[in-house]
Amino acid sequence: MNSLTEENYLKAMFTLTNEKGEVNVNDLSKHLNIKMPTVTSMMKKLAAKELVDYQSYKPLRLTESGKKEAALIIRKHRLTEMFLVEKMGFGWESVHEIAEQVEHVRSPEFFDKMDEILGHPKIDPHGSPIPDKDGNIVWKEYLKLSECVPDTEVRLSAVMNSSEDFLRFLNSKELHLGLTIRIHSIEPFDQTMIVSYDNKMNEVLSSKVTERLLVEKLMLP
Amino acid sequence: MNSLTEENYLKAMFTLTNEKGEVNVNDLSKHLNIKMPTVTSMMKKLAAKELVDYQSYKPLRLTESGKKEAALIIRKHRLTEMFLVEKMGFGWESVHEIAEQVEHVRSPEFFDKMDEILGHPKIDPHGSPIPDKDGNIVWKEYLKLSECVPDTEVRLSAVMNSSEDFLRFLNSKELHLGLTIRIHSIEPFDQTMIVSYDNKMNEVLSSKVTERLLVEKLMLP
DNA sequence: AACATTTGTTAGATTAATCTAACTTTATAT
DNA sequence: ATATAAAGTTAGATTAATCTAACAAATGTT
Ligand SMILES: [Mn+2]
Ligand SMILES: [Mn+2]
Ligand SMILES: [Mn+2]
Ligand SMILES: [Mn+2]
Repeated sequence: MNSLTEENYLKAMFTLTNEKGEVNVNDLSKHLNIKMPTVTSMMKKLAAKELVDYQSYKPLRLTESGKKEAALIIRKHRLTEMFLVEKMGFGWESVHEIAEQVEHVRSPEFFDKMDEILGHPKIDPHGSPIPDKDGNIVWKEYLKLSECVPDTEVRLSAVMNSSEDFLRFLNSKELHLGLTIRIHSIEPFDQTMIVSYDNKMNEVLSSKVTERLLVEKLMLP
Repeated sequence: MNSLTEENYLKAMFTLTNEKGEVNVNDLSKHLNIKMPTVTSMMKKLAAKELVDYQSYKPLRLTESGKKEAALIIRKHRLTEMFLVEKMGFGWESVHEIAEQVEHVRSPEFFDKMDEILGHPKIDPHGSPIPDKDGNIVWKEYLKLSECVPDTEVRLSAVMNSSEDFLRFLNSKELHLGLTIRIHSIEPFDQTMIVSYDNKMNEVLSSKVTERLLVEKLMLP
């Protein structure tokens, strides 16, 4: 059995690998707020458990078994977030911290029950995919809103960063998942975007924001 | 802030004190499955935090502040058990282990939400009182079924032991909280009781069982 | 009272997870 | 190519939580 600490390392490795192709000791150190020597020694420990491939000075890699462990923790995290939002009435901005703790509960039945009550959801409240019980994830191809061109319509499908501040900002702009966004123009100087959605006409979104919103192109009729 | 480990000691002290009037190092050691020297050193640590009054060779005592901390953890435990049973469909026999873990989640909002969704319940699925947000508990005066006399009726109000095995046994006998039980006779040799309830006529309950069932006398009309 | 048992403490070791300081390797910039 | 900076490792210390062994105090039994 892996400790809570080990679980957090595995999860961080999984996430960082998917964000930037590979993980290094330094990335993990920054992400987890833990000094590099500590990370190195944990990597050796996880290597001994065959959850990580570790070679000095080389990028870190999860083994297949490590990937699966990580995905299953992420499954618990995301099911929890979904349960908190859908069944307990929390806002999407406040569930991450709670899920960060609940994800370590050891009780398959607990998470199976959530899954069942939620009707086996495929995505979490932030649009991220929920791994299945074997740890498999279906990755959807999304675009960043910042990569889209004027005079197109897109559907807001996921957010890239689920920090409380960012999500509160989105709330204040009434930007929520599922929304159809029409792109009017992009300021060449700073990539600020003018968009419309719902009853919001000509809203201005900075690149800080458009780079964190994941969208799908809509077929125009 | 107290660690998960410290929280478990506080909770155990609170429970054992209420069960047998006082707690000793030895009781805690057995209850928590931790050797006595470890308990002694933890008591010194909790004494330094003013959660415990510790004097060598004397019975252990929680300070007021220690009692409150303990009661608040028990509040989280019991709200969790109630939520699992009432809102997630678990049986009362399977919630204790999960609650044992969830009780350590640090998020007042999480437990406030449970409390609200449950409508501010006063008792948990095993009939134990749920402390309020200030850590106050309303103790009800119950009798053990074993203390009752023939030809009376009682209401089953709580169980004294919530081990999975015992609760499964009660399930198999269709003994659940709220039930009205009529006592027919008691075998003088071994205190075995003959009782009726629901559509069960003349069920035999051993003293092992009747000592673990808490009841209220019913006024006969 | 004397002896035995149970309970509790002290001392010292162990393991997990962390740190700092010093050193080494790899990458980057002139 | 050399120097500088960044990334990574090693060694050794620290803290929390646990243990065993040895000893001491309190309790119980003849
Ligand atoms: Mn999250
Ligand atoms: Mn976590
Ligand atoms: Mn319980
Ligand atoms: Mn616990």
